[in-house]
Amino acid sequence: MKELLATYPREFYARSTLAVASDLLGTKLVRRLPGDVLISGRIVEVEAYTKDDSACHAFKGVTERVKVMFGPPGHAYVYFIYGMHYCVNVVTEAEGTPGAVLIRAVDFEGAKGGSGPGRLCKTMGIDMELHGADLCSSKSDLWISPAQKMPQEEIEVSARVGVSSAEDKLWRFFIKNHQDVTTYRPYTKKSRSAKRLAND
DNA sequence: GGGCCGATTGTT
DNA sequence: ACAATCGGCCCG
Repeated sequence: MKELLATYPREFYARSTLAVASDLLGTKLVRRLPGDVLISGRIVEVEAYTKDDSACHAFKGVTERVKVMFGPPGHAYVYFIYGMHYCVNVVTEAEGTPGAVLIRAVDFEGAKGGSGPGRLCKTMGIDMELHGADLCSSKSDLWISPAQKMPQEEIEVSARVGVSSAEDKLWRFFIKNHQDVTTYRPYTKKSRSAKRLAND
């Protein structure tokens, strides 16, 4: 599987986040596990996050957590969420400009475990050790193997999942009718506020 | 230092 | 509908 070892040059990531996001559909996220074992999944759902985007972690500026988003493109931005899950992003835009594409679902050739940003990280063994990993380096244990661009008619867009701001931005891209694309589950912060109100 | 809450998920 | 579970961030 020599093809799996190919990567995109850094210029691929040094573009507008929206362009990178839709171009990532159909490509393969590849992880090297201890013992030189490779696990890969075809990316079928992504979301774009940019500066000037109130839903972006980097919206309020540089912090320790998000500083890799301000660094050179083509690196991994991994974060820990809800006290139990990791999510992986690809850093985009020129160095100095924050931007990232969240990988929300991959297809393990029909096998389970790739649907949802937290689940795919668990399946692929992605955690904070890969935070900042250079996806363009052959020494990396995480990278993206190129694929032909998806035909436009196979791509669908929507509002992003689980974000309570900037819902007007249709920055979620996914492959139409794909089984591993996440299904929307309304309920997140409403429940907590509702519960608080009820307890008053 | 304290409290709130999140780019989630599995179970009831 | 809700619990599990914890780090980041705000404190006007």
